[in-house]
Amino acid sequence: MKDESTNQKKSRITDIIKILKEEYPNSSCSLKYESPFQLLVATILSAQCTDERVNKVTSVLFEKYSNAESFRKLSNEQIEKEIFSTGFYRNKAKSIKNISEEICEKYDGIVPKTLESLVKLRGVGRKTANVVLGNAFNIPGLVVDTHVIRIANLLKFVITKNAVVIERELSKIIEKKEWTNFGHLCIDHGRAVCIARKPNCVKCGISNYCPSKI
DNA sequence: CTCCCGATAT
DNA sequence: ATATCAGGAG
Repeated sequence: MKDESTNQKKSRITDIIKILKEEYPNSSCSLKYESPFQLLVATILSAQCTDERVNKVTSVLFEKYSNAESFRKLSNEQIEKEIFSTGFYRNKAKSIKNISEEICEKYDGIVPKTLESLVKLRGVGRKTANVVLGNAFNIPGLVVDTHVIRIANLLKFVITKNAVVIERELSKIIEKKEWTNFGHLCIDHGRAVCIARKPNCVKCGISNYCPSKI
């Protein structure tokens, strides 16, 4: 596994994706939303928080406030109270308030559909932008979250925690049409088998492709 | 790099 | 007690 070439990486990750697809055939976004804006808010809330908890919060939240216009009218304190249990609630409330204003003023209430525009929104980084592009707009988005960072390193496709570098390196070896699903597969696999605290290599279907196999 | 931060599993 | 959860800004 020394000095693996780009073509060798392409071949290995293609095999890995094929296996993961068989293991997680229904892999998809686990956040609940009914519009690009709702997915944007849910993804901001998902930072360092389980999707399960985010869904509990948003199921109540989106019932009361469904779009950028309605969120814009809320105070930071009102938003904080609603999202408190997701953690980082001050920063998240500030971000939600801000993107609601920006989207109303600059984009007429419509969430922009490019990575560059999304990332310019305060509180929206590449990870969140790629989630929205891939899931709400069906535009390939390579999400590099905590699971992708961990799994890409264990598989030795990269040796860095830098998300921008990982996104760049993975984009070279994964077909564009697979970008969005790759994120979902890593999240499913990361939650069920390649768990952060204790990877379950015995039950791992791609352990034969993993240099870190215990 | 640090800070933001509650909920949960171990 | 501690690590971890679909991160982002300074």
